[in-house]
Amino acid sequence: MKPEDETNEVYRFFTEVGIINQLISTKLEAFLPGRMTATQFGILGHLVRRPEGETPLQLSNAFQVPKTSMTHTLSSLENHALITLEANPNDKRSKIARSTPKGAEFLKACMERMSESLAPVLSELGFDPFHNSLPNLTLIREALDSERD
Amino acid sequence: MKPEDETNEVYRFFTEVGIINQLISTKLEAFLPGRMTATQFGILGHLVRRPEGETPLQLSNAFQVPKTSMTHTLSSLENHALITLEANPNDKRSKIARSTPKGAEFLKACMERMSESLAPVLSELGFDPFHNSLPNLTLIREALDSERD
DNA sequence: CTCCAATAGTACGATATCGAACTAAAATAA
DNA sequence: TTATTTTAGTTCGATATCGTACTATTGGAG
Repeated sequence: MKPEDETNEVYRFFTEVGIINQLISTKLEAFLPGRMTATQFGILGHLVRRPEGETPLQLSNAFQVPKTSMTHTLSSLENHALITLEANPNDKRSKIARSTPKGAEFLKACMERMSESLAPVLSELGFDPFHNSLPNLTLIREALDSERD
Repeated sequence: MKPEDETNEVYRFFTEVGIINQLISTKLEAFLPGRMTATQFGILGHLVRRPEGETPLQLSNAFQVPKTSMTHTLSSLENHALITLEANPNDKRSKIARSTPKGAEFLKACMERMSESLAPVLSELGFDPFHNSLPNLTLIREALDSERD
C-alpha cells in the first residue's frame, strides 16, 4: 500500500473514532438527567470501580481532559451527590474523589438502560467487531498517551 | 466468554474510543489557530474532498452532530473565510457549504503538521493497528448509525 | 533553614455545544 | 387550490469545555 493511502487510512480511523464517540455519547446522554455528560458518566464509572477514590489529577490523566475541565466536572457530580470530594490527608494541595452509594446506584441504573438500548445493535453486529478491535485501540491509545509530554 | 464479560468489553471499547478521541482532538487543536475545533477541521476536510459542496443537514448527518451545532460551526468557518455558504438553488430553505481555496490550503498545511507530529507514534506502532481495526469501526459506526431513528 | 522550582487545584473569561421553540419553504393530503 | 404536515435552518438560553493566570503547598538545592 502506498504511503499516502496509509495516511489516508489513519485519517479515516480518527474520523470513525470521532463519529462513534459522537453517536455513543448522544445515545447515552439521552438517558442521563439534565445536562449530564458522557464524560461525567465515565468518571463516575471509574470511581465506582475504585472505592479507594482518586485525585482530580489522576482522573484528568485517565480521561485525558484538562485539569480545569475536571474541576468543573467533579463539582457538578458533587452537586448531584453522586461523588464526594474530600481533602487528601497526604497532600494539602490535593483532594480525593469517591463515589457515593447513590452514585453507584445511579450508575447501575443507567448502565442497565444503556445495555437494553444497545441490545439490538449487539445482536445485529455480534460481539466480534468489539472484541477484535479492542486490543488495537488499547495499543493506539497507549502510544498516543505515552508520546504526549 | 460470559455475557457480563462481553458487556464489560463493549464498555471498555467505548471508553477507549472516548479517550482516543480526546487525545487526538487535543493534539490536533494544538495546531489549529484560535479556538478552532477538531470537529470544525473534520468538516473542512469533508468539504475539501467534495468540491460540489454539501448542505448543513448532510454535514450534520455525516458527523452526527445536532443541526444547531452545525449552524454555529459553519458560521465560524465562514467567518474565517475557509468555506462559503450559499443559497441552495434547488430548495430555498436550504444552503450549500463549499470550501474556499484558502480553506483547502489551510487544511493541507494543518494536515502536514499533524502528520509530522504523528510520525513518531506511527513508526512506533506501525500501521497494522489502524488497518486492522478500521473495518470493525466502520461496521460498528454503521450499525449505531442505522439504528438511530 | 532558605530559596526556588515544580505541582495540585481554582477563578475567570472566551467559545463550543446542544435542547427547545421558532420561521419559512416544500411536500402531501384533501 | 387550500390546508396540513414535514423539513431546513436559525435563535435563544443553559451548560460544558478549556486556555491563561493565579494561589497554596511541596520538595529539593544550596
